[in-house]
Amino acid sequence: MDMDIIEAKANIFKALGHPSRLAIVEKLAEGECCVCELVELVGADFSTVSKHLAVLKDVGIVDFTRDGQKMIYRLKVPCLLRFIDCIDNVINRNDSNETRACGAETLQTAGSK
Amino acid sequence: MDMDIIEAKANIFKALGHPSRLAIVEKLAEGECCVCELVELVGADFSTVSKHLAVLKDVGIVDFTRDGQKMIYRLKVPCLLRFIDCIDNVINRNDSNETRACGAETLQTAGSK
DNA sequence: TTTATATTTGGCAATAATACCAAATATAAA
DNA sequence: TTTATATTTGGTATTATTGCCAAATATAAA
Repeated sequence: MDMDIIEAKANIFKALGHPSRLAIVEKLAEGECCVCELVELVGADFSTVSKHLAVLKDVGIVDFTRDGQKMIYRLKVPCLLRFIDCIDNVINRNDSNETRACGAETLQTAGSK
Repeated sequence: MDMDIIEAKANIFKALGHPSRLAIVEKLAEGECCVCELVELVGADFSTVSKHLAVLKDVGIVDFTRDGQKMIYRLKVPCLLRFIDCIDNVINRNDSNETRACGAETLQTAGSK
């Protein structure tokens, strides 16, 4: 078991494992936007949001370009949306129908690794 | 934006955001096993592994049953494997071909929510 | 230039996560 | 029973994360 790879993967999950960052990712899933909009969205300090974005950037799931004074952030990894949908399912049935909601039919199209 | 739901989702990601826990999840993806096997796998103290398992249990992605003295843990959410595959892709191309590896063709089979 | 806007960085206090040890619990074997 | 095995819980020190403020930077507007 390659611990370097496991660690890199875990870092990506960790990046998504914060409410503000997840909210940001879900917002960016609807389209790119500037930091100022994300500040409004999560209701935290500008600097806080900026640091959250740096975390997401570090693990490679968002990216940005400058547009004048604004930094435009965008989602770099659309497949994350699938994750989030699946996680939704986990939440919506956390004690019954364990393996149903996003199981077999999703799995069979996997095929990597 | 419902912060309760966002928070619940983030907790699931957070649970996966630790190397030992992710290794455990990947191992369980291959089949159920007892805590003792997982202890060997991650090379940490029994109590540490037990607590990691509690975290995974809390967010609802693993479950267990007792078999004699042993506790048999198993993955409750197979769709996580998809996530992990996608994350693999993120890692393997973290600076080129941004939206390719697990993009459109994966997305189009989504359909939940 | 000077000033304003948008954003990032550095610093730091508060909080949370991690990992170990020791002790508790629960089952099985002797 | 007593003892051994498998596991969880409680306690705690160490380390990491978070979020704010203040200061720095970078672009645009006046």
